[in-house]
Amino acid sequence: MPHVSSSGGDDLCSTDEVKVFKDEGDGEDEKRSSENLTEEKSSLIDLTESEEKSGGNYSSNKHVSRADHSPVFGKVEPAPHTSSFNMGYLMSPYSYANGAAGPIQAGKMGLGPTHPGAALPFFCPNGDPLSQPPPAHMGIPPYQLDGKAGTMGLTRPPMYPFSAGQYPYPMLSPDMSQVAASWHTPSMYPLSPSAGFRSPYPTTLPISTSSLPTDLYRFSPTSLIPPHPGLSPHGPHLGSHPAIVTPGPKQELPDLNHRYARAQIDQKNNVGDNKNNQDGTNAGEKKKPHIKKPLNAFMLYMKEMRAKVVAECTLKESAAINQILGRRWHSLSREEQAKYYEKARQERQLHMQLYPGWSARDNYGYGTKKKKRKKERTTVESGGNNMKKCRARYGLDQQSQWCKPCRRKKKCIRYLESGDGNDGNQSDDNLGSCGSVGDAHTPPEEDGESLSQSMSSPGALSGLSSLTSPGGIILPSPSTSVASPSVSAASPYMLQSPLTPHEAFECKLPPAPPLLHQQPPRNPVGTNPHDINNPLSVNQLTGQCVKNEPPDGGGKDPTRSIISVT
DNA sequence: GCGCCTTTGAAGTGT
DNA sequence: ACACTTCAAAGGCGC
Repeated sequence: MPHVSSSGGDDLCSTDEVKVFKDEGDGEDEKRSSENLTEEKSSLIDLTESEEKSGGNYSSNKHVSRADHSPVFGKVEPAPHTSSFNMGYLMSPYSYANGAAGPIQAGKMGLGPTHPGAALPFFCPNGDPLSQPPPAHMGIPPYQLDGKAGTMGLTRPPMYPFSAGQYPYPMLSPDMSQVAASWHTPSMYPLSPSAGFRSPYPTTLPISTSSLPTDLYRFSPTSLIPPHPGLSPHGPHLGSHPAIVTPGPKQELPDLNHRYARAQIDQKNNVGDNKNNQDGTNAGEKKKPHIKKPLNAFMLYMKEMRAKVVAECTLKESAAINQILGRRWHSLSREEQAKYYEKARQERQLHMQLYPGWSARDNYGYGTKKKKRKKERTTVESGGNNMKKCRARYGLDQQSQWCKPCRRKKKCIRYLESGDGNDGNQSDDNLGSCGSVGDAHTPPEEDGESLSQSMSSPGALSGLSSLTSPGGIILPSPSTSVASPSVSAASPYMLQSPLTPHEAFECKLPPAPPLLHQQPPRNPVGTNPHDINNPLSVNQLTGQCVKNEPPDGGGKDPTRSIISVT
């Protein structure tokens, strides 16, 4: 399918970028941008401070890695839609506080020269660093590892080597009306296993318990449910009036319905049809109906935009599409994102009302066993041999491997370190770097998950290496960014792997120049004590063996190979 | 047929 | 309080 932009978003690349710039250029935004740049930097460094500034409105999810998102909204100033913005937490955990992040793009741009090519891959679709700042509203782009990194635009490289160019800012703007309309589409929850009812609710309607008749659950979706008084005109009818919505939303409708349908399917467990249950009456005797989690803002956005993206690119793989959507999500304006947050909030609210006793925990372990390995591994890592003193670990035969103190029959530093319970890998792990470090970084599962972890600690950024795209892009050791906060190092690393020819073709975009690959990033020596490759690392300094082989070497997923940069 | 991949966010568990 | 994990959607892909 040709790269069409029926939506008017048209040029997925350039146009959108321009838009972004425009955004920033807007006086206020711009101001904030520069102001916040600094603020942002420090914010990440000192979250507490930011929180203070923001009124403590950061998400309860304190993942630092995620936290960097919060600022996005944390920055949002109660704008036109103040009313909704003032919903406080309800609005979203990231309650538009005046946090730090925010439009740092301008700032980034300013830094551009300093970091030529810095965030290039992500926000510089055209390879022009200056043209690709993260969206103004974004604040700290996700995975921008740390404040300093922020300036460097150290972003998380997608697994799928899309070039930024592929992630044009679709900008809902032209389509916002559609989007807005789509928000009026019913949100569905499988209220009744049999009916697979998805209860619609108006976006604008403040949901109160009273407003949600319990009977609601029993009726089939669209037809039987009388529109709530507060329902928007299209409310429940959207499904039947696709005309109301433009392509985007239109697509969504089926989508939502699909979800609905799926929900029903999911409820196959629910033995029958009648287990509706939110009260989980006896019908659920055999199995509790599987009540899905309410969709979060991004999920809602994805559902809505997926079709569009799919249409724009010929890509079909959800993983790839999701990457694009992730980018787009960040490119959305604050207001636009806010709308999704609002919608998500309402979803949660409704969900809560529909399933008062439901807890996300209920879904834990639903249908999968995956990730157990992780735990096992973790246990092994934390426990195991690594905890032993050198003597126990290596035995008398391998005294050469003992740490010096051990050799001198003194306190085993490795043992002590591990015993410290320090999170890091500097301890035994580190020491254990021989085995465990590698392991620690290797497991594919760890990539994503421990990503946040690694990112959370500036020094542990090496985890980023796991983010290397399949294309074998070299990721700089995050430590670099840590090391030189203000400058350098990062730029070259912002790698986004260029599109593969195939991918480029898929999205009708030219593959990004592989220039980034040409600058092997170099870590300033000794910047990250956690970095096993760091000659000055604890490992090295303590005479521990260092595992140089790519941490991922043992990884299960070849596509996530980690290339350690030394 | 099932799990992985990939994204963000919410909410859970664990320390 | 913080770190980490799971799940939500989606659909191609590999085993």
